[in-house]
Amino acid sequence: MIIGEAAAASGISQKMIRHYESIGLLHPARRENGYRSYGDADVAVLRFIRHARDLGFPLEDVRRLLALWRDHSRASADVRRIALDHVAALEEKARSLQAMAASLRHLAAHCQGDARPDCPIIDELANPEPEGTQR
Amino acid sequence: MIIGEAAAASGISQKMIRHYESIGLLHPARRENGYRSYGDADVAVLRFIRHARDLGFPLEDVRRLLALWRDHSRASADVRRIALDHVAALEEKARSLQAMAASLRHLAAHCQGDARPDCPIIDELANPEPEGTQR
DNA sequence: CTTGACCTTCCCATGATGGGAGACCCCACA
DNA sequence: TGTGGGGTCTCCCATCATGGGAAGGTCAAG
Repeated sequence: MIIGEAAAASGISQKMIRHYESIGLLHPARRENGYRSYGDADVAVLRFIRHARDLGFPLEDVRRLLALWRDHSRASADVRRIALDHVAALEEKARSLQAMAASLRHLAAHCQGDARPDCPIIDELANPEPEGTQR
Repeated sequence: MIIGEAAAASGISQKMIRHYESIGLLHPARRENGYRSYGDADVAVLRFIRHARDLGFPLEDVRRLLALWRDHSRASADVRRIALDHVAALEEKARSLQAMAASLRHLAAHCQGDARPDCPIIDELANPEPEGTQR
């Protein structure tokens, strides 16, 4: 397979496939003409990467997960720890975004949203109340 | 005020203050010696930026909000629209992160997390079930 | 043998932030 | 008056994941 086919087969762009190679996540063979050559194992790695990325794992985690995947004597505890650490990070981030959304929703609820200039949202940004919703 | 004092007064790093200036969010005066000079109005702008950033607004939104803040004939509807669009973006992002966390938590719940290699998390990454939790 | 579709490498951009180098400035203290 | 330490200036580079685009090589079909 050449890179375009590998991209179609894995759902990863050619750009990113080359990038993943450049950071050492995979090592496709080369043809005589310089083209990269992907086998089924390479595509499996690319798919693995994609699924990990879909779950929000940063590439450094993906690197560790790939190493564990290849290591048949791995301890599932190691995989689990990476996963649960990531879950904690995801949930913290989600909470943070939700808190922002809630604060803003609260402010927007008190904004008339008409042609007049008075607006508690702008007021809060300019001059936040020390009390009220914590951030 | 010189930049260090403005940074302390606004809670924004010197680096970022210079950056915000470079993208046109504020225009501090210059002293004879080339040092930037910040007045109370500048610090108020910096504070405004910080509060907007704390609420997750991207700098492009901050730019618009600043323009509306300065425009005393603004329509509060314009502010509100920016805010609610941002709330929608925040909530969508939060939902996305939570979905990832939930999927991973589900996988981790079925992982022994011991010294043995068997691990549904790795299995799923390598070979995702077409059925099961949607992503 | 040309044309078009593919591949290669290299540079640049995003968004928000920080690190660090090298040069300049200023004030206080000896 | 000199010097040391702390401020500031600009400029370049890095992060993280991704993409755009240019300039040039390769291949297969017409």
